[in-house]
Amino acid sequence: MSELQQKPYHHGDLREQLLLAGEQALLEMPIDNVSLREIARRAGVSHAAPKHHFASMADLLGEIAARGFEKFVSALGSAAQHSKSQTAEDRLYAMGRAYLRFADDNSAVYSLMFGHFFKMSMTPALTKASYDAWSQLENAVAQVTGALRAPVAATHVWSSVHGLSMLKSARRLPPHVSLHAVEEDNLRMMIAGIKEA
Amino acid sequence: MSELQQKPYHHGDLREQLLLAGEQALLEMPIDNVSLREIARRAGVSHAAPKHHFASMADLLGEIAARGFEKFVSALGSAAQHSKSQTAEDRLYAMGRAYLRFADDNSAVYSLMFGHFFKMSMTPALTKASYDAWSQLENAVAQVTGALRAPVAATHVWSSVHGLSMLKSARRLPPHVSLHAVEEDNLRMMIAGIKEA
DNA sequence: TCTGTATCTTTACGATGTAAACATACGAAC
DNA sequence: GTTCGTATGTTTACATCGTAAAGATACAGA
Repeated sequence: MSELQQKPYHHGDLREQLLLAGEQALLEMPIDNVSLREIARRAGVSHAAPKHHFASMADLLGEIAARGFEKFVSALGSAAQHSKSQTAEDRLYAMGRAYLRFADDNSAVYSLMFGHFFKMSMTPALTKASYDAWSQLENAVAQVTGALRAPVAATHVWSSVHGLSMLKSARRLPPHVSLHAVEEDNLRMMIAGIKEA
Repeated sequence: MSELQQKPYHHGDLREQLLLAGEQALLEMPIDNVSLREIARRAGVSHAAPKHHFASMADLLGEIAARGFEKFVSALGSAAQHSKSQTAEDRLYAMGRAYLRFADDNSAVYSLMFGHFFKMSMTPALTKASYDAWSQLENAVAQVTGALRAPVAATHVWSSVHGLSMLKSARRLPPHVSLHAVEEDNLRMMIAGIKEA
């Protein structure tokens, strides 16, 4: 078989195609409109085909969320690396901005990752990926607060940045203030908070 | 008709019964399992009966969320009033604790109020109730930060407290730390943050 | 070449939200 | 007091959903 990609069976690696179709669907429509049958339709297969690759819809969404966390870790890590002044505090700023950008650019996947828990399975990949995300954050925080206070301080960082992105996506922020200013102010308040003794 | 309550038509005020049944269902099962038919079942009517009181499922959930916001405002207001030392900062603490308690005690309604936006309609009652909640918070914050910085500071308060309650309900908090201590620490960091210039 | 099995399709089932047709009983007008 | 309109509720129907089982297909290895 001299195709470009190896196509192991009938269609090719449908598993990957389904994950891509699911991610694409989540980019184009609210999460409640994304159905298993819709994803199968986008992948060009019958609605029962996914069963051979994912035991259930929850498993498919779990894998998509896991890939979301991987992209998330990658985006925050890259932002921290490319932070101009390489102080621990500035790296945390950069990660905060990257977090908000990720939530904007991947709102449906993000709401899957941090919102609709009952819709997805805690697959091993998801457990690992979300653990990695938490570790990355805690390490970055530890360089600002010291290792001792890092676990609790990290909860404050995650809480406030997640909460802000939620308020943004729900359009609950004061309308007459610059969005960019609100974000910068919130990150500043957050960092001031964790630096308190 | 000499019943205890006036029963205007066939069953009584089914509209109220449906709202109560919906709230009860949200107390007993995750939000994704709460269906219109389930609510009708609990109210003892056919699955199509709600149509005469709520144009859609989203409208019913919107009204339930509105009532959630009313209870929410009442709980936070009461907590602020009964705060021991009546300083502005302590009132904000008390409201923060009341917020976390409300999210715990009404997790499904809370997740409806702050999470699943696409599942409910923005009914007039919901718009008003959520606006009232925001106003209450902003007023309390203004007494700590001054009116000028209140709008942005309030976003930080709401963000961080909402984010914390989300992390709690998702069981994403560090396991080896006292939950109560984490909450107190987070509230302290939050208030330290908004007091920064 | 043959056979087993992984993959995909078809068909089916119960559940859901919504709509329309039908039934009932209250309230108001006479 | 009777009648009638209409608000309220039930029944039936439909498209969609996730899941399961049975049938069809094509690859892999013997």
